[in-house]
Amino acid sequence: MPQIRHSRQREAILSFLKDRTDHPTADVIFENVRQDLPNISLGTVYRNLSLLSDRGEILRITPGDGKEHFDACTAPHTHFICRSCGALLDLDYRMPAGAIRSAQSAFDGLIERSEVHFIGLCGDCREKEAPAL
Amino acid sequence: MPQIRHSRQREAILSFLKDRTDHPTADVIFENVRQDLPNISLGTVYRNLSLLSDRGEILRITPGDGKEHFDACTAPHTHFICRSCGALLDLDYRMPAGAIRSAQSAFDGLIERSEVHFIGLCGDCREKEAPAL
DNA sequence: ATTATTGCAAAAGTTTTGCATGCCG
DNA sequence: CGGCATGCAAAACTTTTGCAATAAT
Repeated sequence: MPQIRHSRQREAILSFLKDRTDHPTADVIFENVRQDLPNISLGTVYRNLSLLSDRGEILRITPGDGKEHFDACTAPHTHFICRSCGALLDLDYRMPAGAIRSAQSAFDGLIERSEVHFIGLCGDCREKEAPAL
Repeated sequence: MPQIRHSRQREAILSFLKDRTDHPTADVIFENVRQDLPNISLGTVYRNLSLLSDRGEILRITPGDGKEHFDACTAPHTHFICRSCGALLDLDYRMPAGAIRSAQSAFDGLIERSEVHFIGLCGDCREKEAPAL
């Protein structure tokens, strides 16, 4: 693993991500960070997001919309995906240790972690679909 | 929703998928089905996989390797992703109803379903990494 | 006959990469 | 200085789409 040097670009990316809870994509991050660092390139954003997630400083989320999303909150939690508007929300649900143990017991590999996605309708879309509820 | 007609291509795709448990990608499916139907095109494979998953006949899996995988087994189960070799395996773990209820109770949206991924080392890679175990 | 489905190829969209330059330590 | 990081642009890859032709009901 190569040595890590400080860079204004990486710092800006990480700090932008830490201010948000909506798990932006690389190109949303690019458009925003660009306002402080007009010369930053999309390639740099991608390289830094990979580097940060390889080092465990951020999380890479794959909600299945064809784009990767990023999350600066690395504490264990769960993501909710709205099937109507695509919103990506945090839920503080954590998979119980017993569940992992029970899955592990019937499996010869090694389960190191789990990722849970809940899918459904976010609060807003739920109201739109069933206003009477 | 338009009417559905029979097609040899769709039948071949679905039947190929039903014979496998390794959740192939569109292009693996293409290369295999091609041996029976040499003129089938990749676009047709994609169109049919979308159609079948929209109708709930197959599952679309997004393990985070940049490709979509497909699974003809639609019964509730869980997927395991090997972080070393990328293998995608079935686990028969099912999220307990109580877990979903508890996540739902603290959330104003509507949770309709969940997707659980376990991540770690498959049996083979586990041995390679820790042969003494 | 009607229209869903196909094959082909082009296009779209996201992510990666090569290379010369710049910047950090 | 040494070598990590950047900007730029091209390339790689997966997936989608337009269109005329084909095939199912």
